[in-house]
Order: sequence, then C-alpha cells, then structure tokens
Amino acid sequence: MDKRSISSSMEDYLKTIFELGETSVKTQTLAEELSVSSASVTGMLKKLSDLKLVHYERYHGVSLSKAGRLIALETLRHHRLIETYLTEALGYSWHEVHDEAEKLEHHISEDFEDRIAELLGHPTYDPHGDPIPQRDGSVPVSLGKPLTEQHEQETLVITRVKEQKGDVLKYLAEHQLIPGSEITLIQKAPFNGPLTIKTSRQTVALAFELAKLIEVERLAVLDSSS
Amino acid sequence: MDKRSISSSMEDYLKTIFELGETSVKTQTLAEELSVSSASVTGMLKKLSDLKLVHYERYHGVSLSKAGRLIALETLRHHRLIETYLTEALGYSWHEVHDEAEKLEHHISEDFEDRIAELLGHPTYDPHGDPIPQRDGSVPVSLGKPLTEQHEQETLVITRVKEQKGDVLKYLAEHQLIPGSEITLIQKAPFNGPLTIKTSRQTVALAFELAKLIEVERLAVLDSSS
DNA sequence: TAAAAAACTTAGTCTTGCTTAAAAATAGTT
DNA sequence: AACTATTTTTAAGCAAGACTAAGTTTTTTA
Ligand SMILES: [Mn+2]
Ligand SMILES: [Mn+2]
Ligand SMILES: [Mn+2]
Ligand SMILES: [Mn+2]
Repeated sequence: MDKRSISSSMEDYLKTIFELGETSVKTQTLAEELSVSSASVTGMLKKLSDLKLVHYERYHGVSLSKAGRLIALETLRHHRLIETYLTEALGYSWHEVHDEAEKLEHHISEDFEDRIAELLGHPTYDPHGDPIPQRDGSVPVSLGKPLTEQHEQETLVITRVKEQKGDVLKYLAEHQLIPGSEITLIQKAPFNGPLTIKTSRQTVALAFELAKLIEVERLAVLDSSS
Repeated sequence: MDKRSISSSMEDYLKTIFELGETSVKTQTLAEELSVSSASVTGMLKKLSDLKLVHYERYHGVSLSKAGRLIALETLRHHRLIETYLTEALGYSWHEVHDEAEKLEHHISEDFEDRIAELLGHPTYDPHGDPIPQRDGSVPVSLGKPLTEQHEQETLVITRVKEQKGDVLKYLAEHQLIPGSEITLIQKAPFNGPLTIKTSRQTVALAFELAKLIEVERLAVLDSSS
C-alpha cells in the first residue's frame, strides 16, 4: 500500500505486465520485454506477489492485482503525460520522447504530474495515440482498429501508432503516418504481404507487421459523430 | 571518464563536496549533509578516489579532482536549471522546487538540459540567486555579501538566499525577502543578535544565523553600474 | 606530553536487483 | 504413456550502497 516502498524496477515490471497482459503473462515474455534473465523475473514476481501486487502461480504466469494495476496505471500515466509534455512544451519530436519518459516516469512527484496535466489541458491521448490513464484510474477508450483489418479503397484516419522504436517512428513521421493523418488504403497484398497506402503527399508501401501496429478509424464514422 | 558509470549517489557526493568545500571537506561534514553514516562516506570516498574523481587522503579529508569538479558542476547545473524551469514554466513557488530538483537532476538527458536552458534564455541565476554553472564549466560570479556584514541604514538589494528548507523559504517570501527585493537594514543588535530590516511593506526582525544566509549588494553600486 | 575525546576507517552484514548454472516442472511428440 | 524439448524455478554469487560495531589515528585537554 505504501507507495514509497515501490522501486523504479517494480514500477517497470508492473507497467510491463499491464501492457502485455489482457490475460496472464509468461515469465519469458516479461524477461524479453524488460531485457533481463528469466531468473530475475521469477525473483521479482515472488517479491511482487508477497506485496500483493500481482497474482502469481509458479510455472503458470502472472496477472496484476487491484493494487498492482493502480501502480501500473499511475506509472503509465506519468510516462504518457511526460511524452505529451516533452512534445507540446519542449519541442521534442515524437520519436525522441520515449527514452526520456522511460526514466523520468519514476522520478516526478504527484505535484509535477498534476501541473503538467493541467498545463496540457488534461489530455487523453499521448503523441502516439496511446490513451493516458486518468487520475481516477480510468483509461480512455481506443476505438481504432489495425490498418491490416481494413478493406481496400477505404479512407481512414490514423488514431494510434503502437511502436516505440525511435528510428521506425521517425520514418513514419517523415511519411505523415502519425495520429490525425488521413490516409487511403490502396492495396493489401495477399498472404500477409505489404500494404500500399496513399497519404496526403505520396504513396507508401508498409510491411504487414508494421501496418498491424498502426490503428485507424473509418473517416465516415468520425464525420457523422462530429 | 565515462559519464554512464557515475551513479546518482556519486553525483550527490561530488555535488556536495563542491558545495561544501573551498578547501578540503571532512568526512563527518559530508555524512551530515548527505544524511548517511561516516562509514558510508569513507566507503564512497575510496571508490571516487579510485575513479580519480577526488583527491582523498585517509584521515585528512577530500577535495575534487578536475574530472570530479566537472561532474559536480554538471549536476549542479541540472539542479539549478530545473529549479528555474519549475518556477518559470510550471508555476512552482521557490520553496517547492528543491526536492523535485534534487531527484530530477540525476535523470534528465543532456538534450533536456539544453532545451530548458534555451527556453529560459540561458539563465545565469536560479530562483534563490544561486549561480547556474554554464555548459563550458564556468560559474557566474556572485557579488553579494551577507546581510550581516552590512552597515545600519544602508539600502540594499537581495541577490541570493542560501537556504534550502522549504518552510524557511516560504516565510522569507511572505516577507518579500527574495532576490531582487530592495530592503533597508535598520538595526543590528550587538553580540550576533537579530537584525531589523525594512522591506517595501513592513519591518521584520531576523535571527543573525538566518540573516547571514541572505546576500545583498549596495543599491548605489547597482545604480552606477547600470 | 600523556591520557582522554573525537574523528575516521575497517570489518562484517544487509538489501536490492541482477547474473549464470543446475534442477524441476510443463508442454509437445511419437 | 513415455520421452524429449522447452520453460521456469532454485541455488549461488556479484556489485552498490547503506548500516553497526570495533579498531585506528588525530586532536584536544589537562
Ligand atoms: Mn521505466
Ligand atoms: Mn506513447
Ligand atoms: Mn540529488
Ligand atoms: Mn537553488
């Protein structure tokens, strides 16, 4: 319960479990995501379990407890608010914010959090379209669906880009593939092949795996609701 | 030499040695300032000495090496830029910034440092009047002298308040005793007794020890130089 | 100047978070 | 169902940075 006894490391574990897990998360998956050994993960899971922050059954994966979920959301809120702030207030590009936020998320005070949230007008989405958990623990909904699930010839708006790597994000931004951009899906090659997309400026081909990370909404839906 | 191998703890030790020491700093002084045991200090000094960041002679105190001084200045620059930024950009009061800066100073990137410095117009003093070390390692001069060394009836401008404690700073601010304020030294009680000061709004009595932490310049000097 | 006091260092532990290597459990395959 | 491959856990240990208790060195004082 005492927030002050949660280390940066624990926060990263809880946040990562949240991000990975609709359902229960496997040791190895966590290990890869956090770049530590499986043995390290097992050790940390035991500790988090003792603190009642996760439900952990040996050999069968983890999931977050109520208390653990709150800490995960709090950390994620810090991360995404910081990303938004760095972009809006300090002129960072969206591909530069992740690493800075990954460190700062553990070290800002609640006061700092409140101040930048206020200054940004209590934003609900970060520069990548990721929902920013709110102070009450609620998480804004994401209505978008992966670009790979859309039909050809559809005109779409990008709502979210689920990618962290700076170089990929930089590439996408150079081609206007950022939240808010309007695009048309020209062609989907069969057998999970590349997708051809028309942006306001040009036509781009995207690998299936990358396109899967881009979430979009149908333009018509947006228009009728506004 | 490799900045990446310097821990937060080391940065705090180096910064504190810099702040305490014109000359060599004693183990116990450091221990008190950092709120750790003397044994911990000895242990860390040995490590810093191995890394050539300090000159350390057993039983005879430490001082910074060239390399150690650079790290101390870098950390202090972070600290004071952050304090300034929190005040100017996020609306913090000057008594709230220290604790936040104490943590963040170790976790911001050089890019972040540059961006806030730029945004603030490359400031030379922080909200307390402390000089902000510059990127090239130079430190702006402080011309002020302690209030306790001034003559009665002198009209003065506060240039610096060398106090960290939030409650004291809050009190001082409530009485306009902040850098930039014009004051008159009405009376100095003998035997290091309290000082009576007139501000723009009222007359205040300050304990000698507190007044010693307030640095001022003579108003005439300021006028002639402007 | 020698004893007492104060300051400092050494020695031995603890905690946190990580590692590798070995053992155990689960999952997959014939 | 038994054997093998994979995953996970246990065991042992390292590095930081802190602590307490005990031993040294320096400083003070009588
Ligand atoms: Mn992190
Ligand atoms: Mn994001
Ligand atoms: Mn610090
Ligand atoms: Mn300051």
